[in-house]
Amino acid sequence: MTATETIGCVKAATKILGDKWTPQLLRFFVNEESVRFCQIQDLVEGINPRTLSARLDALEAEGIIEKVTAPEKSRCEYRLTKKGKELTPILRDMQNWSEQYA
Amino acid sequence: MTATETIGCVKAATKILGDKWTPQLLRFFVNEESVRFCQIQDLVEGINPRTLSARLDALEAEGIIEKVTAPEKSRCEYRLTKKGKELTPILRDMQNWSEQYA
DNA sequence: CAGTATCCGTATCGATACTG
DNA sequence: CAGTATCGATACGGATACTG
Repeated sequence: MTATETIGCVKAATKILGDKWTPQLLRFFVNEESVRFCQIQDLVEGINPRTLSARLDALEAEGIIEKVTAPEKSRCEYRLTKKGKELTPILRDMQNWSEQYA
Repeated sequence: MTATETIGCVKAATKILGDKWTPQLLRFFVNEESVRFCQIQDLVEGINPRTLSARLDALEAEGIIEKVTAPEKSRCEYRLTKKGKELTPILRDMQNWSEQYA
């Protein structure tokens, strides 16, 4: 935690977390274990379906979430992959910092 | 680190780290203790002075770095504030994740 | 419910040239 | 050295309406 330790390449995480909405979205995944499209629309104020869809697609393409479709129920869920779950420490740190300097 | 712990608001950190280049820039601050403009230009491939200047201004406005000018030397340095140093855990986690999933 | 299609404004960023 | 000025491309995201 000292400021002098080496910090190296940070790009992969930046590519994901730099997108607008994505950190907010991910915090729901961390809490909920599985999430539905309309659920996010209700919980995340201001996001529109076009953007939400784009974020979900990007996260899926990166292997951070996976889509679980149950066709007979005409609904689907998204849930974190292992790779996605390992973003949790970053999110937690971002939360801590944000609360401290709100 | 369990996926079920509560993650709350993450916006303040997102506002900073969501800007293109900023995480890359910050990693130099974490290592170097004090940094000069031209130093960053040399080290960060592809950034142009306009953008670098904008990032530095934003970081200064947020109280994450401070500018130390030595007029008689016609050069200045930037260094992390306490608030800025406390971004280190986030950057470190981002590095770990990025390396693991490069 | 879970998206897609379309359209469009703007914010962001790059390139380049120039300055105190 | 440490920036600013200008200009222009485009990527990004918002609003809205529509669909399997």
